[in-house]
Amino acid sequence: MFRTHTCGELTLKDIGQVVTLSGWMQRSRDLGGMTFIDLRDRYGLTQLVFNMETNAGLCEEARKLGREFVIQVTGKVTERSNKNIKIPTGEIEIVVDKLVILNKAVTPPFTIEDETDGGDELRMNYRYLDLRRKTVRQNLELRHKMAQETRKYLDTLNFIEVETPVLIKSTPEGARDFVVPSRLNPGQFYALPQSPQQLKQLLMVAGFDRYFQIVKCFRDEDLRSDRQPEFTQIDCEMAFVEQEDILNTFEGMVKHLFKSVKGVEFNEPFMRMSFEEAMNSYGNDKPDLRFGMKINVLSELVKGKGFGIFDQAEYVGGICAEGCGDYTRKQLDELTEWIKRPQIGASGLIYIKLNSDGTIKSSIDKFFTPENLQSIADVFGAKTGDLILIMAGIKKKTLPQLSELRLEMGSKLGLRDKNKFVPLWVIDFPLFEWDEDSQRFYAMHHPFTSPKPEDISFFESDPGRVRANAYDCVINGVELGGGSIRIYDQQLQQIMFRILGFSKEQADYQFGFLMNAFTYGAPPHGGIAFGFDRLVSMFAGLDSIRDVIAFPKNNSGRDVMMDTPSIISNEQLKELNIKVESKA
RNA sequence: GGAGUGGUAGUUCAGCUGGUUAGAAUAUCUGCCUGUCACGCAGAGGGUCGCGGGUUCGAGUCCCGUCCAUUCCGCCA
Repeated sequence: MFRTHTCGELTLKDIGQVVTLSGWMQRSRDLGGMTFIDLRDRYGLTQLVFNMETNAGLCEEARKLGREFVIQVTGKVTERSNKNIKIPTGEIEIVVDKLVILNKAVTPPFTIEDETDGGDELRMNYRYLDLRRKTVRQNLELRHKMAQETRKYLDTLNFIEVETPVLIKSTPEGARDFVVPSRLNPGQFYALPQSPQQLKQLLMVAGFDRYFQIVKCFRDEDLRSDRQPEFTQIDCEMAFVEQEDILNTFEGMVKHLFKSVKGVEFNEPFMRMSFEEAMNSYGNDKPDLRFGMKINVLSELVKGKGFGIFDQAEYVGGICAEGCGDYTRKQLDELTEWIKRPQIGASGLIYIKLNSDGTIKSSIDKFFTPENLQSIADVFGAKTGDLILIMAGIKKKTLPQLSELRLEMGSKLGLRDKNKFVPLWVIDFPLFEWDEDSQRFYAMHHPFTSPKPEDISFFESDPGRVRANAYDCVINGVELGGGSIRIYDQQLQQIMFRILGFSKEQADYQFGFLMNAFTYGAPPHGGIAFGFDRLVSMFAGLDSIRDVIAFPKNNSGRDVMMDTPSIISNEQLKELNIKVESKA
């Protein structure tokens, strides 16, 4: 038997027991006459003690152990004379009388401690060592717990978890597909699912009523700290439901996760906001509502005062940063530089300071009287000591820029507390999105999303005005999930395809199996999918989803540990009927 | 595809306007040390300064190119 206990469970109550432990040698402290060793496993640390007086031979052996040696020890649980209250097992130690080296280890390239000296790149290269660290391990434990609680909640509500295939059909809309060549079908390819969208809809046709799956999805797009080429979704679909049913069911799921995993309770229903309001008041379809600082339109109010930038702008809007009225010229210049960076691309920033002496100072004093400025301040309900920041330009560009500025000010003012959670449903998304480059409409969500019945009359005349039965779950400015009520009427689906520019042949080729299935009795249905990695990283208080994935890809989509993607042999290529042209 | 930041000892970093033999901490190794828990003390070894080119009497430092990492924009129905 390799062990009778783990390194995390022995305490004062076990004193006197003879136990066997196995684990990794985290650290040794050699005091000459005696040697202490911290033994680590998944469950914790237990101190081993060796004494020259009582067992010189064994103590000498213990001194020779290197970091990360795998050892097995047997000895008696003893109360420490000097206790360490910092760790749960800190009141006891094992007086070892038998030591076995199960495996040696070369010195690891970084320290395997809570506070490691290793950089990200190195840690990813040796992720199996990084995973030995408590902080990383705890992230995966959290992930496991959240997956369990998700299954528990959905199972209680009669959801059935069904596995859908990973080798499926490529679809041109949406993200780029990862593609897999078929040896048995030369020249033909599978695609990895961007989501099991069509498959879960087929399960509704099949009568499965309530489906979910914690499932890997794949998108061949550029990475971000919150985007990996393969990621995990909590994918869900329900039949005989309307939007309200979905929102309630999954608000329940989110609440259950917060309560069971984090002990956070939401007593109020989640806030709801239309896409339009989100865009107008926050410049963003995923507003961070941990703080206010709403965007207000000033377009009409500021025109005709002789200030060209305002007079010529399609849109003028601003935010009010409470208590920032004492910002110095330097701070304002820095903010201006910040919004001028190419990532944001604004052309300028106008300020109005409400000084503590009751005066108003602005960068547009030349054109605006104090009364004019006060009337702007009134729009925001601004008070003495506040700072109003204004931007002008094309509405489509200025609003997102104001959104960035708002988030930056929120961060500067410490209004984005990681331990505060403000959930929100964003609803009434547009059905279509106009793409300038290709001069056509795209489905904002996907082509199976149903329109609001009252907007169907605009379908032909003004597609951009049609709203969808689509919704996003947003917490703290992070889009955690989204979904829609689907089209189950064949004729409506055909119209949809037509507006999206699909010929009948194209639609048949890509979605024929689904359309065909719908002719055999498709129930009204809809669903939602949550980004599981994002959910876990939010619960963990982390910004990057990489930290909650066991073996993540790097910024270029590479697994640096395995060193892949990599070339394959000519034999493999030949078998797959693939020719690779060198890029030279 | 574009923009920013970084690449110096095993590791994390410092290295100023270009100028002695490129430093610190930590890790590693050796010695000492009986209550440590980031043990302590003394010592040692350890560097193609990412790579290639250029400017210069002289380049870790400046310039150009390139590779890698990372953040953001585009992209992500």
